[in-house]
Amino acid sequence: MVKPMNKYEALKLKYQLCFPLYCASKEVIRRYRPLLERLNLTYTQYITMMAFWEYKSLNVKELGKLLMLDSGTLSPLLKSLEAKKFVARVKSEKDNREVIFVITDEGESLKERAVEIPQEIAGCISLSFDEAKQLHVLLNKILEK
Amino acid sequence: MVKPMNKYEALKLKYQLCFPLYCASKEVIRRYRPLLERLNLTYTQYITMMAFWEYKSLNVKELGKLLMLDSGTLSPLLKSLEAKKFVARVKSEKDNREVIFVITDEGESLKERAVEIPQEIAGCISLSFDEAKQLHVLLNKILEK
DNA sequence: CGAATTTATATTGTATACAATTAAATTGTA
DNA sequence: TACAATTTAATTGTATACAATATAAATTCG
Repeated sequence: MVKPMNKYEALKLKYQLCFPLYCASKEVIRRYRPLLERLNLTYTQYITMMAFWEYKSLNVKELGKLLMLDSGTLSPLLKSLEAKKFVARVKSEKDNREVIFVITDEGESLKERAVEIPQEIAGCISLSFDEAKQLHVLLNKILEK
Repeated sequence: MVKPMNKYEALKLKYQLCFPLYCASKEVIRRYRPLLERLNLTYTQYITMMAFWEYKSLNVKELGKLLMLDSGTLSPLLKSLEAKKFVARVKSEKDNREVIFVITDEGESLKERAVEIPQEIAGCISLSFDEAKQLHVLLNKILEK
C-alpha cells in the first residue's frame, strides 16, 4: 500500500515534498561552503557575484529580480560585498533613488578563482547529467509564475 | 548549442542547479506561509510539529537527526514552541544532560487544523503526481550520503 | 576510583530571509 | 504646477541556519 491510510498520514514528514526540497537546498549550500570559503564568500554572496560577473552593473531592484531577494536581504549583503571591495556603489545620474553597484577589478579577478567551482560541485552531487537536467525542469515548473 | 562556450559560461546563474533548488525551496516555503499563519507556525516550526505529531516525545538530538538541524537552531525554536504551549519540556530520568520535549494537548489539537494543509499546498504547486514522485527521488539522491 | 574524554544541549556571533515601515525621489494627474 | 500616489532602497524586527564555544553530565579507562 503506497497511499496514506488515515487522515493524519499525509502530515508525516516522509510524505512531504517540501521537506526533502528544503533539506536538499541546505545540503547543496553546505557542500559549497568549503569551496567558497577560499574566496571569502558565502553562498548568497556567491550567487550575487555571479550576477555581477555576468552583468557588471546592477541596481538593487534588478539584482532582486535576478536573485529573487528583496532589499531587506540585499542591502546588508551588498554592504558586505562592498566592504570586501568586490563591488562599488555609484550614484545614478537619472534617478537619485536608484543605487547602482558595479563590479570592481578585484571582483572580476575573483572570477578566475571561482571558475573551477561548478565542476567541483558537480563532483559532490550524486546525480547524472540527465538526472540533473530532469531536476532542473521540475524545479523550474515549481518556480514558473 | 547547449553546452557552455567559454570557461566562464559555467559561472552563469542559468547553468546552476543549486540556484533553482535554492529558489524553489524558498518559493515553496513562501506558499506555506499564509496557510501556516492560521496555525501561528512558521515553516520550521511546522516540520517540527510534524515530528511531534508522529513521535509524541523527542529529545533535541533525535529531533536534530530527523530534521537535519542542530541545537543552535533547535534550542530557540523549541523555546518558542514551548512558549506557545505546543510542546513541553520534561527532564530525563536516565540522563540529566538530555532534554526531552513532549507534545501537549494543545499541540495535538493543532493537528486537526493542519490536516488540510498538504492538500492545499499540493494545489499550489504545479507538478503532477508523477512529477512530484520523480522530484522526490532526485532530491533523495542528493541527500543520500 | 578519578582524570580524561565524550556527549547533550545551550549560547554566542555572523549571515541570511522576509514582512513591515520609513524616507526620499519621481511620476501621474487634476 | 501642486500634490497624491508610486517607486526605490534602507531600516527594523523576527525567525532561521550554522560554526564555534561553553557547560554540565556521563562514560571510558588507566
